[in-house]
Amino acid sequence: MTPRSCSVANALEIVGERWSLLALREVFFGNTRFDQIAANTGVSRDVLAARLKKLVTAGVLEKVQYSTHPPRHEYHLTESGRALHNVLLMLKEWGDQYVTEEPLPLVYEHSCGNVLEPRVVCASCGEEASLESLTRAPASAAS
Amino acid sequence: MTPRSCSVANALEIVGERWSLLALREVFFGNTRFDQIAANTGVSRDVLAARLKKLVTAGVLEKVQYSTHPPRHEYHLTESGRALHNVLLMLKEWGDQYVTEEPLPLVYEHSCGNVLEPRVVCASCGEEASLESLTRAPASAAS
DNA sequence: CCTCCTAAGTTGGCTTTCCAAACCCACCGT
DNA sequence: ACGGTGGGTTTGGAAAGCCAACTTAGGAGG
Repeated sequence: MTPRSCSVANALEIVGERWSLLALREVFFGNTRFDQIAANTGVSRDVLAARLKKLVTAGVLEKVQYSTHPPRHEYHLTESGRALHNVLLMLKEWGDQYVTEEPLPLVYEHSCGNVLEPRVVCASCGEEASLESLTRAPASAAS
Repeated sequence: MTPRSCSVANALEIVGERWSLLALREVFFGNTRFDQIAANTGVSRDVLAARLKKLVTAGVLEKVQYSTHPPRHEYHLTESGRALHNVLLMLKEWGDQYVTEEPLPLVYEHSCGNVLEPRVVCASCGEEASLESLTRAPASAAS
């Protein structure tokens, strides 16, 4: 059988390799330079160079020059890249709840003043999109 | 510098390897047996065996025997595993919007009757948890 | 001028994973 | 006894990953 065609698989083609999401985490934290990303993630420099190149060609990051003479650049998020924040948020939430022991290294505060506890909801009705509340519909098949 | 301690990194230690999330996708789809997962994802059998073993020891999946005499088992989601559904949902959403071309292979219908368009919101106020609405707070620091 | 320093990678050498195909074992139906 | 199925393990070569050292291109200090 041929593997299932699926947006999860497509997404993982781009950001599913080791270090890609951690590099993106650093960019979300404002650490947009090569050495900062390398230091904060622990990725080896050659792999980081390869990952950044891939993320740039995939349109998730873009290289922005911040100094012409010693030519230096930072990596900035594109719209596509910013949209990945939700993925990192849910991954962090899962890690907080089921993996990380004890004191959470980081919490987010939402603009409402509370500590963020993220929930995934249906945009139409606002109710939680729990596993049980969902049914798979065969995309474009008329019933 | 030592790499940042972070729940995203911890989460990726468990589910960040290639094929782990795709294997879990299949289990969410109800394909809980080895050969089904192998066929639908395209992962090689030895890697799948290693990933499943890791997910079981990490408490994301559990082996459930469904036949004693030819001893056969299925892989079932634990609570921790079910909690990963949100991550897959957001990854699928990002893939749908920024990676997959053309007709989406799969859509979910929410119990409210509409096609699911997932949003991440703050549990306290219900407002969207957009990138701009969040500030990092230093975890356990008393203000 | 000579040397050291920083940023952003490259390069070389070694180790680990990955993958495909073959093999294995226990059972089942015929 | 013979082939088929389910759930893996083994094997051997290809690919990717890791680390340390090197490079390039321009400063800064002396």
